[in-house]
Amino acid sequence: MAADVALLSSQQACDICPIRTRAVCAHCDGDELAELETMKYYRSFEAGQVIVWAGDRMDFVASVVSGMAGLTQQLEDGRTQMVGLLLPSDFLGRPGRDLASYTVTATSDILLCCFRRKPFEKLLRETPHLASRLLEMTLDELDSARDWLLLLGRKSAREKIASLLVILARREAALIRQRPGGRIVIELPLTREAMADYLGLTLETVSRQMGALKREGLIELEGKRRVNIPSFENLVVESGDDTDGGLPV
Amino acid sequence: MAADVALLSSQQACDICPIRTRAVCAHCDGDELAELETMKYYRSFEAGQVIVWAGDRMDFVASVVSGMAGLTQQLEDGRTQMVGLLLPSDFLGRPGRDLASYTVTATSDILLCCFRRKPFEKLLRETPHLASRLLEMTLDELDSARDWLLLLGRKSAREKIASLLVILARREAALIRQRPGGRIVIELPLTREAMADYLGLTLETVSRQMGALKREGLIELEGKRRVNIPSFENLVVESGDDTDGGLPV
DNA sequence: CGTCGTATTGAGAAGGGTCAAAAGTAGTGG
DNA sequence: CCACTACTTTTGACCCTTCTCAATACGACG
Repeated sequence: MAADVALLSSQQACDICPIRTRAVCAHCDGDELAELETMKYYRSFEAGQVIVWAGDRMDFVASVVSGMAGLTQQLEDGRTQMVGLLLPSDFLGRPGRDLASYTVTATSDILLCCFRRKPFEKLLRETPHLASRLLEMTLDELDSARDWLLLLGRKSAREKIASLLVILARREAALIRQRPGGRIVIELPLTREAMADYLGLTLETVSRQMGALKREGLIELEGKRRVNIPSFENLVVESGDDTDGGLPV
Repeated sequence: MAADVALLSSQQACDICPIRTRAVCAHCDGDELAELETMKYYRSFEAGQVIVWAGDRMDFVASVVSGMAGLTQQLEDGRTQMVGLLLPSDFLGRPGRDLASYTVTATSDILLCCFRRKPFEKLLRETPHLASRLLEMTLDELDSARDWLLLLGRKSAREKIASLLVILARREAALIRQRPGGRIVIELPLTREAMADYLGLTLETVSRQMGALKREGLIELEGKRRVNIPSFENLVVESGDDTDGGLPV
């Protein structure tokens, strides 16, 4: 990761960027990219670090280049709900808004491609490529959030855990550009507590359900953070969803 | 309502439209409105009617002119979660998508201002006013969905009910263009079952909690569908949120 | 007045939460 | 290299909120 930062922390050409084809800049042409470069800088955070606090002034927006972060919301008494998971190519920040709505925390080491907000907003107004891609991504995020509503509102603890693993497995498979199926190994860059916050459970329940899935052979744990899924299909059944390829994240 | 339809079902001028300043067309100029008119038609539905089924082909998008509708998602075994509530000025449908992702049901009599999808998409590509307004609305919806995640994941049944009433009261107050506060009367165009589906509860639990709030004097029911809120502030306390003006819908 | 859909109420069960303790794990410094 | 500390995870016992199943009441409408 330190190497990545060194590699990318200067004004780095976009053509070797791993998220070039999926991020907010995906549809930009050469001139537009050049324009973006003038407002661009990289920042990295270590796992556990807070990237932005809810309510703080935010004068950048960003694309996640690598790693993972969580958007988090809280009730006054401290109850916490994660309301979004940012994975590589996902967009962070809201154009046109001064103050951050959510606390953003790195759940793994993470590298961000940041754009100064004001110039980015200007470019957004002037270049349909950028605006249409952002609209598309926002609509996708809205769909994901709605899928998550179904999970939080109606799924059992076991189904919630299975669903999370299925989603991460799908993302993992998508990176290698293949259909998820059969045996898959995924990295789980989340503590039990973070999983609980995402799933609307307590960390004890998460731990118990992970234990249950493990005892029943649906998953195997290598260490605490590496999960081996012997049969992806069986896990999908446990998640309660239909067996097709829905649930974008 | 029948009168509204008669009034508006022909190609009606936009300048008397009640949602003109807040809908997707809010920022459009005269030419753009004229263009929109060529692809526009009105449709009305009665309470309870399904407007679109999930998976159906959908060749229009629409603005809600009056009334209310719910977006609904289901698990295979029939468990149902409402994932969005469409109120006047809200946008229905996803440009660029052929098939509906959610089932849309009218929860009250409703009037839609529909646009044929293909021409609308073309106009969207060509007119930044329209695209930027849609982006803005989509970002707002995403924020609402995320607030709802917090509600579903972390709030108690009582807090959920109170939150729903608070949200409807805020919308009601916004229509009259005043700060919500003190005594408010709201129309509840939702059955107990619809409320349950929205809040991730069973209808029995909804009924019991409504009863509890009533016994404690936090709400008064006139009939089943009209709710009188003696003290808006007290209800906000019950909702678990901070006392300021958050929670957009 | 009967019927159908909606809402309320009750009793009992259960899933998940709470509180508490033990067991891993990972750094840190002697 | 090992002991010490701090954190994360697991496990256990108990309890409470909400769900489930069932009966009853209400209200609109023919």
